[in-house]
Amino acid sequence: MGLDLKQLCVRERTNLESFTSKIVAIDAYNAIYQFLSIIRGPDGLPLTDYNGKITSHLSGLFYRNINFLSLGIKPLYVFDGKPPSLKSAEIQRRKQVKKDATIKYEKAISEGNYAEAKKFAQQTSVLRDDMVEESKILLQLFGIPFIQAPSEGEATAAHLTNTGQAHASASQDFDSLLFGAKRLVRNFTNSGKRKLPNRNTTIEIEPEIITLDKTLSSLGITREQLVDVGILIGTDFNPDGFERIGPKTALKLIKENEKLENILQIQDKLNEIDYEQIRELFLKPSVANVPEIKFDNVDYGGIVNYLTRERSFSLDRVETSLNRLKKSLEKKSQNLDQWFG
DNA sequence: CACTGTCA
DNA sequence: TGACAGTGG
Repeated sequence: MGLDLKQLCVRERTNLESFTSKIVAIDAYNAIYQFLSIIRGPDGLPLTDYNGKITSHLSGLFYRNINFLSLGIKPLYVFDGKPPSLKSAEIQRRKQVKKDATIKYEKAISEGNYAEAKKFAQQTSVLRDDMVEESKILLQLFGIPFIQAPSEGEATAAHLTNTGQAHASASQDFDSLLFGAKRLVRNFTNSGKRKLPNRNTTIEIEPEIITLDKTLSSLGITREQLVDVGILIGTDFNPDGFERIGPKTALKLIKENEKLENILQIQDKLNEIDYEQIRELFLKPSVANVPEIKFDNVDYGGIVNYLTRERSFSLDRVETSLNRLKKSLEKKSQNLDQWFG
């Protein structure tokens, strides 16, 4: 799933601190889905409130945004709108993966295989509309702005990096680059060790930045050609890609032939997909026009109220974290007062 | 994922 | 102090 551009990109290590005072357009669905699938108890089930409603997404957003704001990072969440119709095959495929995972989960449970059960439980995650609404409530209480994209969120996030309204776009998906994001940040989190699924080892996860211009000049191709490379590898709009063509071959073919139409050996397959429309989706996507981006004050009381009274969060934990944020923000305004006061 | 408590 | 296991909801 997703577009496998990892080995073709110029990826540079970075850290959260280098985004202080910068607006970063965050692929909201990407972030929330990650929380939903990863923040789970030992049994593999997501966290829930007294009503049995899932709260994993709220836990993730709560702590991560506290970190962002504490560091002076300005997150702007971009939510997906209606997916392009060309995406329906991919959406259908993902649904099927979830169905299969549900069966495998139940099998693992009945066999008493905990680790397997957890793995498959994660794959069953579904991001529902009410979770999106709840996430927006929490963002609003944090004073963090969010926008609704007309179609793909990544497209609008990429657009904002070009209008100068955002410094970078944050997502795990490389599609952002095809949409023209000037800078893409992956692993936009605190660095730390993560356990690999299955294996008994841990790896260090660190934020990384991919600059589109650097990547294009290192590959020696244009953005239009990168889109063609993407189509050869397989995008959400042609998930199967082309047989026996991976990132390396795709790049080679485009460099040798300039564009899809000139690659003789793929013409039969190429005519089975609407490649011109796929190009258009990446190169001229429908995006939101964003007049101004405003950050509000944090509504500390409102956050405590919502998370503890309505969503079963521990008062102690919520207050401890919010006090840490308050301290950081006060320190920041003191620093400003020293300059202007 | 991100936090907390424990133990060397 | 820092690595790791366990917990959060």
